[in-house]
Amino acid sequence: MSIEEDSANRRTTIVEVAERAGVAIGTVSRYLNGQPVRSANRVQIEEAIVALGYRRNALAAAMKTDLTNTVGFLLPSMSEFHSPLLESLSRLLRVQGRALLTYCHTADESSVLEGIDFFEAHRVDCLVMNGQAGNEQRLRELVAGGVPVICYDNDIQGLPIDRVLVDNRAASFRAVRHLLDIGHTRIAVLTGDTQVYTGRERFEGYRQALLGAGLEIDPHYVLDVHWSEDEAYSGMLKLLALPQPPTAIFCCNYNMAIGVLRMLKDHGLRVPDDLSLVSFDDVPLFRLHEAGITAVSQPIHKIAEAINGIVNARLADRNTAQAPHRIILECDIILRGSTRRMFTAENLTRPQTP
Amino acid sequence: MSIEEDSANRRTTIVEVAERAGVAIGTVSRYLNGQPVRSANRVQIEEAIVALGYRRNALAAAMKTDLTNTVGFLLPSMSEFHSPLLESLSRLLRVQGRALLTYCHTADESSVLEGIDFFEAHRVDCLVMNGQAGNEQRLRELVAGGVPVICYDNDIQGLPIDRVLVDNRAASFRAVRHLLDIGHTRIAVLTGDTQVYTGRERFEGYRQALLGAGLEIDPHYVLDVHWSEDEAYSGMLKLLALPQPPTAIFCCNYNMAIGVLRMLKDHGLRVPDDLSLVSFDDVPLFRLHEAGITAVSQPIHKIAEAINGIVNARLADRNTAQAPHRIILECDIILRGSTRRMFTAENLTRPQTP
DNA sequence: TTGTACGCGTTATCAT
DNA sequence: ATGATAACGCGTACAA
Repeated sequence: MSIEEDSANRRTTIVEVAERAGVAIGTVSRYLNGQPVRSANRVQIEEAIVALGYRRNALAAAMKTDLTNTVGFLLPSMSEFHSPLLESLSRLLRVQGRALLTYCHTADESSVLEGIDFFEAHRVDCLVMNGQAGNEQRLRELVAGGVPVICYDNDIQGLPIDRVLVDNRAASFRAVRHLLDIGHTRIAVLTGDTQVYTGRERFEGYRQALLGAGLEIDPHYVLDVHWSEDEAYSGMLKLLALPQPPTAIFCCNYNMAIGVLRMLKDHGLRVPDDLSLVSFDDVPLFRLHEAGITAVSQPIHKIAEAINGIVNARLADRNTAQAPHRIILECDIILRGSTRRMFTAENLTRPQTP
Repeated sequence: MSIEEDSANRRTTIVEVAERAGVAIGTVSRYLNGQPVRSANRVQIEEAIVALGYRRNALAAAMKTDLTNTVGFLLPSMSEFHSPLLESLSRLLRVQGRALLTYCHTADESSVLEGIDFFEAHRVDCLVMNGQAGNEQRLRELVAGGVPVICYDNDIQGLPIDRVLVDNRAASFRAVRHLLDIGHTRIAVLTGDTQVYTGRERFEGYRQALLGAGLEIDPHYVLDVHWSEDEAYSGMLKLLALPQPPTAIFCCNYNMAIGVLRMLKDHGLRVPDDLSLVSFDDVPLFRLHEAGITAVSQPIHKIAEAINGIVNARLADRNTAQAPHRIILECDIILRGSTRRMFTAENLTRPQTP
């Protein structure tokens, strides 16, 4: 007659383990948490656990400890940048017994909020996200509520959150300087939204490199194609139709570089013979491209390690406040075959960095 | 003196919302779950919720309902096959308010078990995994315990679980038949482990295509390089050193195709002039390759939809048993430029499929 | 070291 | 439609 009767498939609980082992429930709990237990009891408990097929309920435990061992990961897509990051991070978190709760949001704002709400409801111990502007207030609430937020890739300024970024500006600077070094002066750039951190910084690196070489910024050579492959395709078309087309192009992400590559291929043009190309981000395709694409390689595994380190630090002692972490990683420039030297009178007079 | 005192940062609960709204706790619960509530109460509750910054605790809810709205996703890596699948699946699950708990396991067996244990402890509603043999017993337990298991990509036979697979054999057959159609007879194959489902089926497609064309299987042309890029590289080297080197090669996954491409590039050989190539899996790189790589394209989004469909079906009514689902999807062959026609006397006499 | 009993925040039951 | 109250399974003082 009792309620227990019908639920034949109810999972066995710590109570039943305790009963069968002939010990108190508290003893079982302490055994489960690796605390000392009289060895006679230990064997009883272990026997009971396997006999009953007991599996701990992490939810119930989380209600007590306020720790789900779960980290929220909010991302816009599983791009070739985010995928390896997810893999690295997942593996790293694993050693502390944690796993990722993953949420791919869509373009509209509300889906980001949905994701955050989901994570908060499920009491993730931490939230990891690439910086999406527009949710500052919500994130502030989250942090105030005790959920550490770690953002990577894109900075959101003025927020009390942790950051793991790369030095976008320095990397872009060096990439463009390489083009200058080998004699290019007509260097165009395909940028994404320069209102956001990465877009701004990467363009800034381009700008400073040109300025540093005594060149001016030609507005015709600066195209905002919104990180988009298709827009990069048509943007490149426009660039090449210029009276003075660029001899080299710097793409602020791999997506746009692919657009350029596609456009060139469709029109029978070749890299680097017809155009020199350097791109931010390094993807497998660049390695295998016929010429090899010279690119900025983000230290993805190091980013994951930094994030994991912050997670550990934040969760180690949650009640003592710690100043926001801010980690800036350096990128490598992988030199391959997508740039050609321009032997002009002009460049032969300028000093070159090897 | 009470315990409550110090935890200043305790989250507000449904109880406090009820108090502030001047209604019973049950009423708030019903409001939260979309059940009818007297409209006067509704506004009180809504006011209280925003005033108090209340956030529902999905953990506590899950303890009662036995539903976490969480789906475990266990995978070996974030490869170019798994990444888009994760993205599609994540987006699909989202519309039902579910999210993915993701776990990348490593090579050793135990890490797969760790992942399963984690998922079970966290009471995922479903487990999605690519078929990893060696854990049959554990999976059987899981299913018996009421957790639906859905496996994709690789079949594990003889288990009462759901499956979403592609017709590997048919796809390989058609891919290799294409090579035969354009006149190749010396066709080699780079396979992975032929003990597992995908490896066996893909090889079988190759075999049947050759046999169907009246050709024999030359063991020199069949190399198990364990799905590995590097082993494919050296395997291809061996193949080309044969007295009668193959004129075409079929790679059973994209990884091995990349190894072949790398080897050819390093040795100044070109596709399709020196070797025709067809690969299983379609990755961005193949699209952009100078020649374009002809490939078998798995319907990744459809796979995600099928998985999501099964999740919904299983969770819709959990107590009524349903026979294991088994969904087989067809692949497309994307014809690009990596194969060349062989005009031999022999092939001119055979009928060709266009 | 062990046993007891309470609380975590929610849903479900049952009267009202 | 609402209010009161008993679970859900675990961790943890506290007393022994």
